[in-house]
Amino acid sequence: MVNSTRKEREYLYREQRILEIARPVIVHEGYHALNMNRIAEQLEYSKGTVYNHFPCKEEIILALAIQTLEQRTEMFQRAARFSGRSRERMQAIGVACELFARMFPEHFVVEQLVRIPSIWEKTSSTRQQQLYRGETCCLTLVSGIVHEAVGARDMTLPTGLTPEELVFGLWSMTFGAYSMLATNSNLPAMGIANGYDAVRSHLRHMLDGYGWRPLDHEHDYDVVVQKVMSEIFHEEASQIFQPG
Amino acid sequence: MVNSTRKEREYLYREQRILEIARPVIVHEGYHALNMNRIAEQLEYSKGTVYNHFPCKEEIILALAIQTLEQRTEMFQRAARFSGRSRERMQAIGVACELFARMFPEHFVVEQLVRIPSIWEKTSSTRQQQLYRGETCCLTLVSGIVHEAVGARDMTLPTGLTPEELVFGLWSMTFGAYSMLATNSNLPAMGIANGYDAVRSHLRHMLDGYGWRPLDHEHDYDVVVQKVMSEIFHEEASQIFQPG
DNA sequence: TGACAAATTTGGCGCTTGGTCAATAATTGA
DNA sequence: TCAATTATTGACCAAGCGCCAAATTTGTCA
Repeated sequence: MVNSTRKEREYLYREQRILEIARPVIVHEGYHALNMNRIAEQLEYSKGTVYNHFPCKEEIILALAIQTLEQRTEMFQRAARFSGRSRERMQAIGVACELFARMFPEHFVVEQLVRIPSIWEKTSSTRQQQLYRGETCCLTLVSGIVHEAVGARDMTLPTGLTPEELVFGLWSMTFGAYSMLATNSNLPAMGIANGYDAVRSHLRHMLDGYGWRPLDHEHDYDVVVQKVMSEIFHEEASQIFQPG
Repeated sequence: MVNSTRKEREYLYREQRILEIARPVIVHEGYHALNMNRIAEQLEYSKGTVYNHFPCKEEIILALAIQTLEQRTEMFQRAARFSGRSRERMQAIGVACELFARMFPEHFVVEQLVRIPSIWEKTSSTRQQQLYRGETCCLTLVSGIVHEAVGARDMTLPTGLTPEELVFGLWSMTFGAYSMLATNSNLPAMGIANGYDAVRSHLRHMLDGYGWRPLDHEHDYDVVVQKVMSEIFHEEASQIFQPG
């Protein structure tokens, strides 16, 4: 994995720097503020060199989305290592999901951006596949837990619903909620005060609705959350819940 | 409400035409293909005249989002008139929601677009408020049914969760799912074959999870769906389910 | 009706920016 | 040392947003 030649290392380093330069721009100043001249200037190379790394602006945005998605994947993998009954393990994923969303709320803005057809179309199929792989990896990890639950008879899926489709529901809810929290400033005015808490409640009740044992009232999942936070995500949790 | 002078009528008519021209462009060719020169050309007026109607491109996109949101509001209002027990009425909203998503899958693309901060920022606060009003209207309609359910003791909300926050969950799920269905071509490869059916299942189970009586197994909601489709959305349903 | 004022429309222009490419510089290795 | 290869450069082009002074149309009143 170590890239041998100095050239190659320098090249990869510069690629990282481009992304480091682009991220705060797109996060704090938006899509329109991100332009190639500016990146080149901050990079202290010419525009042509930037174009050697990324064939277009859109590709940079996709690369940024892939970067945070990898963080997410890594957090999901750590969460999946939590041992316990199937639903406890699912709870661990829930914790990972919320911590990720709180750590990188901008991820959902970038992801929304990258999905815009006219942006998506301009990106290379190689990088598209990379994003898809990350998504598939997260989804597979979670659907694995669902399979496990079904196998252990902790839950019976309704006929016709696959584990992947169940995960699609959890994914939709979190994606939708965190995207809106990141971009819809009207939520508080509509009486949605604490979106994160609401999502947590919805996930629990949805799993209850599918009859995933032990149900919420049969088990203290707050304890599980605490355990996951201290054992797996101590760093992240303290970063989020003791800001300063 | 009728606009008296011929001038005013012509002006409003032209505004509609601009949107009619813009919609298929943005839906089928995407954001980048939509440009003011082209609109002006198709409109057979000059660019300056288009700018008399809309101060910028982004404003047109927001106007398109508001247009379909109004359709959605109208469908929600019709659904809300369905009479029956609270959960049956909520089911009617679910039908409206799905029919809307199937009729206007592009709406979610436009909405995603409009939420991009660098696009949102360029729009006028007047139109932003208009979108917010539409959203608030839908949300209030639905949360009204939740209030009703709580009042009729069909459901007890967990402490700390408001009816609006419950609706936020339903909204997140549908928004997330329908957005992904419209933009993520990788879903089938991940085993998500029928997203619409999955969403329907998730909503039912989530409401079950919150204990909203009568629960899914206590009542035949398929009959309710059929009734809503034939009594309220006959036109729309036949358009969707008998394509030809 | 015709002259003048107001309102509307026009389209050329400035400017920004994405992306290209021939020229130039740096590196390599024989 | 020097030719070949590779990397970098930045002037340049085209596209498109938005502006605005000029032109045109519409409206008004003597």
